[in-house]
This record gives sequence, C-alpha cells and structure tokens, in this order.
Amino acid sequence: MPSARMAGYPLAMAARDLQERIKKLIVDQRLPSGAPLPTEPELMRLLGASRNSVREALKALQAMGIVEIRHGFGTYVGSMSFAPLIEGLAFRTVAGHYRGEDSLLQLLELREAVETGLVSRLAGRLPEADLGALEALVARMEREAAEGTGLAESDRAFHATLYRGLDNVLLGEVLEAFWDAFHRVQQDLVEVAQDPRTTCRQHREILDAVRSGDSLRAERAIRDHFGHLRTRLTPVAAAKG
Amino acid sequence: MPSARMAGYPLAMAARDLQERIKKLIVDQRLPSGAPLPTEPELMRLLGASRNSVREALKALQAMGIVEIRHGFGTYVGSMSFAPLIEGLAFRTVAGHYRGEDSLLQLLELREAVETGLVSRLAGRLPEADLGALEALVARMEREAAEGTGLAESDRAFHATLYRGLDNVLLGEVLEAFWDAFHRVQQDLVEVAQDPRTTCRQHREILDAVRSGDSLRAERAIRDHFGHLRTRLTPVAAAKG
DNA sequence: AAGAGTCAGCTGCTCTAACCAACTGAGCTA
DNA sequence: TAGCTCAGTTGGTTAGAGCAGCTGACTCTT
Repeated sequence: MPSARMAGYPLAMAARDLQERIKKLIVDQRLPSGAPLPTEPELMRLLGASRNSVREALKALQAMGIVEIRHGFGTYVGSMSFAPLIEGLAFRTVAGHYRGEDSLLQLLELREAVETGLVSRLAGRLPEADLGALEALVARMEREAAEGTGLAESDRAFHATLYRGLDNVLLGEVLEAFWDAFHRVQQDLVEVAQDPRTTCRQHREILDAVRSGDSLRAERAIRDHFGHLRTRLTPVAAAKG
Repeated sequence: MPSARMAGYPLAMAARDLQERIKKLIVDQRLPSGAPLPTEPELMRLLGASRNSVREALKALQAMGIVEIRHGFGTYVGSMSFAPLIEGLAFRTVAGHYRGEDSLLQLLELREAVETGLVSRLAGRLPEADLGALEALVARMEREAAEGTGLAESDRAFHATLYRGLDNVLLGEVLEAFWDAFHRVQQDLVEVAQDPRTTCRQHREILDAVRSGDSLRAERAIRDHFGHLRTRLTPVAAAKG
C-alpha cells in the first residue's frame, strides 16, 4: 500500500502541484535569495509526498533558477538569475543550427534590434563615472588586442556597463543573458577569426558616439558593430548548416 | 550493491551529466521539435543510469522547455518555446513584489525600453497586410471596450502583430514572453481599473503613427501607452508592498 | 593549552523494485 | 459495422536502502 495520503489532494498530478506549492512556500514566507529551504525529509512531511516526487519538483525548480541545491549542505532559494534562459536559448540555437536554420544569426539580430534601440536613448545621458569605466574597458581591449589574448570578457563588460546607465537591473540582466548565450553558441559552433583591432575601433566609436550625445551616431556605431559580426558569421554558418 | 556502473564515467555527478547527454542526443540526431525520445527504460540502458536519475534529468529538461512529457504516451522533443522564461520571470517578479521591491514596475520598464526602441524602426516600414491586421485588432478592442469584456487578448495580439514586421521570430517570441509574464503577474497582484477606451485610443495612435512613418511620433505613442500603464501601477504596487 | 586529525551526523544523491494511472490499439461483442 | 473491453505500453508515485559531500564537535598529539 502506497501511503496514507493527505486528505483533500487529488491522487495524481502531484509533481506539477508540488512545484507550485514549493513556490508558494517561498512567496508566502517572503524568503529572500539565499534563504534556506526545508530539507528533503521535511518537505516530504510538509507536502505529503514521497522523496522522489519532492526531488523531481526541486530539480525542475532548480532548472528554472528558483531554487539552488548544494550537495551535503542544503537547498536554498535561488538567485533568480537568467542562467536558465541562457541555457535554454543556447540549446535552442545550437539545435536549430544543426538542423540548418540560421538560429545563430537570429540570436545576433535579436541583440542588435534591442541594443540599437537602447543606445540612442543613452547618448549624452551617461554619467561621467560610467564613461570612465567604458574608457578603461576600451583601453583594456586595446591592450588585449596587442597581446593577442582574447577580449571576450572585456566585450561583455563593455556592453554590460553601457546599459547600466538605463538604471534597470532586469534589463541589464536580460541583455547579459543574450550576450552569454550568443557567446557560448558562437564558441561551440564556429571559429570566428575576427580582427581584434577592428573590434576595438568599433567599441571606441560607440563610446565616443555616446559621449558626444549624438543619438543617430550612437545607433549607427552599434549597427556597424553588429553588422561586422554578422558578416563574419553568415558564411561560416551557411557552410556548417 | 547498487549497480554495475558503466566504465568510464565518474561515480558522482550523474544528474548534471545526464541532462547534457540527453541534450547531446537530441542535437546529434538532429531531432526536430515533436520528435519522440527513447522511453524511460530505453534511456536507462542508453545512459546507464537508474530510472530515478533519468526522470530527474527529464524533469529538469522539461522545465527548460527542451523536452515535453506526455503521461502514458511518451517523451518528445519540446517546442523550445519561452514558456520557462515566462514562468521564471513571473515568479521572480511576484517574489520580488512581496518582498517590497518594485519588480512589477521594472518588468514594465523592460518592455517599454525594448518596445520604444523597436517601434521607431517599424514606422513606415510595415507591409499593408500587417497594418490591416492591426486595424482589425484595434476595431476589435473598441468593440470589446464597448461591451465591457476584457481586451487583454486583443492587446497581446496587437503587440505581437506589430513586431512581426521586424521579421525575427526569436525577437517576437521574447516580446510575447515579456507580455505574458507581465500580464500574469499583473492579474495576480493588482486589480487594474483601466479605462478600456483610453487603451483603445492609445493603440489607435500607435497604429496611426506607425502608418504615417513618423518614427518620433511612433516612439512617443508607445511611451504614452506604457506611461499610462505605469501610473496605474505605481500606487497600487506601493500600497501592497 | 593550542593545533591537527578523526568521526559522527547532518545534508543531498543514486539505486532497486514494486505498483498506480493515462493512453493506445487489437480484439471481442452486439 | 459500431461500440466496448481489455491487455500492453508509457509515464507517475511510492518505499527503503545505501552512497557521497559537508560541518562541527571530539580526541589525540604536540
């Protein structure tokens, strides 16, 4: 005989329900990121389900970034980052690519569409501190370009810093997620042979344009940057498709 | 004694690995959305893991939209939609809201930031077919406003149709995901008492602006629309926080 | 007394084995 | 032939046992 099931709950549909009830637990108790959740045995009692069902629910929540599981330590409320979005977006793009779709190009265009729209609003409105940080990043990129080391991390930081000026954490995270997904897939799928010096020049132009306050020039700078990436991408993607 | 583990794999880390290997299976075999995956017993043999571990991996993949599980039927490659993104975004917003953050406002601003940037590029470039569809949608909204029925679905369709003109499926899906997340959270958290006639007027203005080809006017129309939503939102959100 | 090693106990992780529940399709019944 | 029933397949759930990582208190050494 299975178990003395708690009255009031239907016999099936445990799994989907469990997830909801765990989420409700977090919301109802106002648990902040990093707060400890009940242990697996406790959740079993609390939710009236078996260990397996509880674990499956937790695994799903973990995949959504809602919960963080640390072996031998405990389960915690997750950081609610967009790591799952990156994961999903990257997989979707890779799978599409191998099926002959231009999914990588679409991902790049998504970034371009969003960033061109945002950068024009930034032109002339960035605080001096941010401009300085961007300046330092471009300088770092130029140093890295001369040394021949990769400048991916600097590129990521540049874009992140740029849109920090919009003063919306959520937006910043989403853009970073797009960058991460694109970067990961690009590394997995194609060998990009970009000239680092060109990349530096383009970033400096973006910075100068934003500093000058010329919206149209800023937009054009971003579009040039992405356009360059796109031309580097298309033939390789087509050849691999 | 547990099991004769397959040689070549470390003793631990099965779970994270299993997900990767199932994803690899999909990619390597070029499985399109909807294609059937091996059954659970087959996956057990194939991956050399127990039923539980296989199921936990599948649950995680399901949460990411990579896999679709149908009880009594089979497991299939998922539609790779952004349903998980909606889930995660909605939960993040709800949780933040109950902790006193203005997360709902941030979500709205995210939509505003992206859409204002995009709509200016659309102005004057929308094919007549899309303009006609938008016209029909606004007409439907006006009818719904008069009848007093909800016009949420029309609003969703309007925004979706609008950005279809950008010719990027991915972008369209992301925007729809943002809309869905916002709509769901809004319904859960606050009672909005919007005047449907105002909403209609604003959508008609957006349409007219886009048709006229005046980028600035289109941008202003979108900003007005979101600004109106924002003013309806702020006091309630603050009161509930 | 202070430091380092050990071990008991928590935690989550994996496995096995059995049974429940949803769906399909072949075969029986009317 | 039309409809029903039932067996077989698939995923869903439970149970109990043992494995693996982390912590902190205890003990042994210095």
